[in-house]
Amino acid sequence: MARTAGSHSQTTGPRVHDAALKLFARHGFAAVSMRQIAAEVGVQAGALYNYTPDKQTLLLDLMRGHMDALLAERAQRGKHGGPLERLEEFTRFHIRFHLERPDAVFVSYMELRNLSPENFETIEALRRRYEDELEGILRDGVAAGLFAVADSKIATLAVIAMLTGVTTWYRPAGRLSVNEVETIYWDMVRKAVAA
Amino acid sequence: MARTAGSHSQTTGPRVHDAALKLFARHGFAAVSMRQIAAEVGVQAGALYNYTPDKQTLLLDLMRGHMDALLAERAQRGKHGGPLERLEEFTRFHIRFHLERPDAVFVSYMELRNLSPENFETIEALRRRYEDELEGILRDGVAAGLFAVADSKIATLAVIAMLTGVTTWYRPAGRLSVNEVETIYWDMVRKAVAA
DNA sequence: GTCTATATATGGATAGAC
DNA sequence: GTCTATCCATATATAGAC
Repeated sequence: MARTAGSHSQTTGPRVHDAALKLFARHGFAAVSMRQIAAEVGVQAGALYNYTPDKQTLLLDLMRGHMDALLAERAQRGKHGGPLERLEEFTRFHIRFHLERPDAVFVSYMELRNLSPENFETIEALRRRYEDELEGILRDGVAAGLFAVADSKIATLAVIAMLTGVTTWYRPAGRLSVNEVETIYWDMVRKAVAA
Repeated sequence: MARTAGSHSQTTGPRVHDAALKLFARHGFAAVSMRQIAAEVGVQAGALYNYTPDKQTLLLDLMRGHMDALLAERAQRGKHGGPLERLEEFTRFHIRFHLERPDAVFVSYMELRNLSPENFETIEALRRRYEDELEGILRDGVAAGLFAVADSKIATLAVIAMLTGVTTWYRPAGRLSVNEVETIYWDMVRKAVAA
């Protein structure tokens, strides 16, 4: 059975990424030293530079990996059904995807200002592509008379902000399953954009 | 005319706070040095320690100042009207208050993990007091049959996340006035919790 | 109250041995 | 590929002169 790189790979490269993601999420990019990352991996600091040219590139790789995974999963999903069905699917997907990788979400939203200007633009472009899919759903729904929003771009950002906020309070050990949380948020999203 | 401390005070103490708030918002607490703050104020680094015992306390003071101002303004507002009127007033207040102080909002939401555990609890307690007011409005509305939310606590956090998200995209030079933005968000909030 | 100077620690990154 | 050792820059915070 072939082994692909992933969270539990035993090779050093992915372990560097995993350790950096965990520590950046907990303490912030600027507050984490390369020595701390190395200690988490179980190597000395110098060894990290076999896997990244510098700390900035390590951050970029983490954020780009997250955005690539997000867009790749969206691309696999069918675009079947009317606006209402597509909006529900998007809502449930967004919550589930984000709750499954809290560290990557945290880093991707909090560390944008620690990207170099060039790297920032790279990530922003990916984020806009994701937002554009939701905006397209809302526009289609408005055109079909199913939805009513004053401004599709603002509604897009409002919905995404509401949904992403789930990551600030959800704990797997809590009283609600992910599916129950999805249903609660879907009820609010559905009504918020309803005609 | 008496002069009170504020954003444009000419005394060093408030200028240290203003400079720190601006730089922490732009670059992050951990990425900003005391020397940078001092340069922004126009003094040498050592002089800052006449106004704060250390960098951590400076962060706490900024965040506590923001939360105190938020709660003080809420306390001044009348609690008149039914749940629908109170929800609209809360929604419009939240957007306006947050858009008026983008740096303080940014720091207060992004730098929680850079607070010491003890200071974190101080700020969290203030934040919960603010959330509790909105939750009370939603509960009252549900009891009156005006609102329908599956879980008042989750609805509270969802609404606040949606509203606070406005700070990530709003620019004063843009096409919409604050009042127009308030109206757009109020339309979505009203529908999201409607019975 | 602000300055200069400094104690002390830690940061990112690199060189060269193994 | 990882180690040890180190370069060099910068960090927080303090001491004492003015």
